[in-house]
Amino acid sequence: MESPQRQTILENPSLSEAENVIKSGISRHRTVVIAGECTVDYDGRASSKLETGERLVIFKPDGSALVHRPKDYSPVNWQPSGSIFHTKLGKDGLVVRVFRRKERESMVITFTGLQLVSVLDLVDKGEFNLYASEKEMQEALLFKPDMLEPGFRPMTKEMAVDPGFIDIIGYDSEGTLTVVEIKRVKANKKAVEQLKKYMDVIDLDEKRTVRAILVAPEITDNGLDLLKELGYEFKALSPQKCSDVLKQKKGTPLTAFFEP
Amino acid sequence: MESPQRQTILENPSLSEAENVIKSGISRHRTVVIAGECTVDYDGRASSKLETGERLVIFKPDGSALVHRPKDYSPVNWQPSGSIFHTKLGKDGLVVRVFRRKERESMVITFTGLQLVSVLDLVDKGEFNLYASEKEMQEALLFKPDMLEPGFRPMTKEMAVDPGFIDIIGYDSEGTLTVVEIKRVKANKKAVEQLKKYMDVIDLDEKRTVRAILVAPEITDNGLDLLKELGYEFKALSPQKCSDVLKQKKGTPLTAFFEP
DNA sequence: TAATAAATGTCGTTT
DNA sequence: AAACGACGTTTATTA
Repeated sequence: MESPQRQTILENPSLSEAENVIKSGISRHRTVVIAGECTVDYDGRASSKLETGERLVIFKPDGSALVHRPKDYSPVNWQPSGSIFHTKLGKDGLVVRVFRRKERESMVITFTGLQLVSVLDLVDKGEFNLYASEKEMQEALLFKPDMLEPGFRPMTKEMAVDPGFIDIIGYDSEGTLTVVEIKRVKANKKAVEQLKKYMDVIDLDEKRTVRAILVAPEITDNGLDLLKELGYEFKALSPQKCSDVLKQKKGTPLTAFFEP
Repeated sequence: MESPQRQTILENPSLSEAENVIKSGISRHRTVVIAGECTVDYDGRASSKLETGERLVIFKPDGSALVHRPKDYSPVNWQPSGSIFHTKLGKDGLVVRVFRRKERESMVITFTGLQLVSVLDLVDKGEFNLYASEKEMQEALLFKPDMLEPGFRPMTKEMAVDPGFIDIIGYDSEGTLTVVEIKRVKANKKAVEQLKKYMDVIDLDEKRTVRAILVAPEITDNGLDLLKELGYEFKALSPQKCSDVLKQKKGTPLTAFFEP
């Protein structure tokens, strides 16, 4: 005997067949995946019209909705989570209206033909971890400040100043106040400008020499030009290296040595 | 007799059954939609690990790939178009590797169970149009300059200056040079700073009074503070209003009056 | 290829 | 709720 079906799958269903399956799938908080011919009208922050064609449409249990054409990474139309779905068979087709009351935003999908309607019960408790983010680079630098330069002593992380947050403030081996800005990708002029904004505040507050160091795996030519013009410094550091350092930090706990 | 099947749909297939269907679907440039239990490993600009769980996976004919959890608008993992797919049944499961050689970026999906495998031939020639974009606001202001203020005369659009492009430059009713920056959403401090960058260039070039006007549906308090500090001005204008003005412009052509 | 700005950006965090 | 910055931002456009 087969295991109980956890999904409903309709191939080439009629619009009226599909109506109840979609309605019930949405009300039971399932993931509904539809392939079919449709038009899409969006109205909200902007408005858009998508003429008829075959697309893949996804309704998720959290109230998010996606319309994907057979090309591109990004959906052509969508609504974020927290949306409400209304499904109704009308004379022009099977209409699913996805809307958010507060944002006064709506997306209306009108299906005129269906290749596939599937209702899935996806159970997903898996943990997701992203490594080598800017936050990780910061952690790594705080853990091993010598990576910036020998003798560097971090004082604060994420210091709030008017324009935003300074990633790290510390003192170099000479005792000079040092402002550190971290970028996980190639730094450009904008990154240098951001650092300058922080320096402008620091220079106002403190009547002394302050060093500014931009930490990133690379820097663009324009960025480097501005950096030199301002008398700032650049320190090459890859997120990969930082990730490795953190592995070392978190690395093999002592208990591991006592495992059989 | 039924119309020829344009899709292949497998319910609860074995990994080996799925292997050939997925391989053939990808090679024939179809849209492949899979629901199943999997892990995902990404490595590239950053790296990530997604532990086992049930997800919806999409491979598109243009080489884009998406992994969607049963929640959120955005995919948990993805690869943009132009990626290459390699499918192989291994001892740990059915492995699909999606990679981009140039960017040295790869996403590896390992399926350990399958609820649905579908290969779809989506034909989508439908036109997509988005209204109320920033470009439309610019067009509308050029068509009806009085919307900015009575007597405003636009001179150039999209004037290239060092930092980028000034949306509109013109003269007000007094003949004073006026720089206009347009935002389709609530303008913030950043928008004012962008306008300032343009003004810095203009002020260097021209030894005369220049007005700076930020056009947006709204402006944040911080944005307004900086705006006033710099002596700039704010003009409230919604993208929706601009869209309406353009409708009027393109509106009923004269020939319509001669239709039977 | 690099740089620059827009986006229905989204997402998280803090005020 | 509003503001602000980061993002594997993506995407389009232009030098």
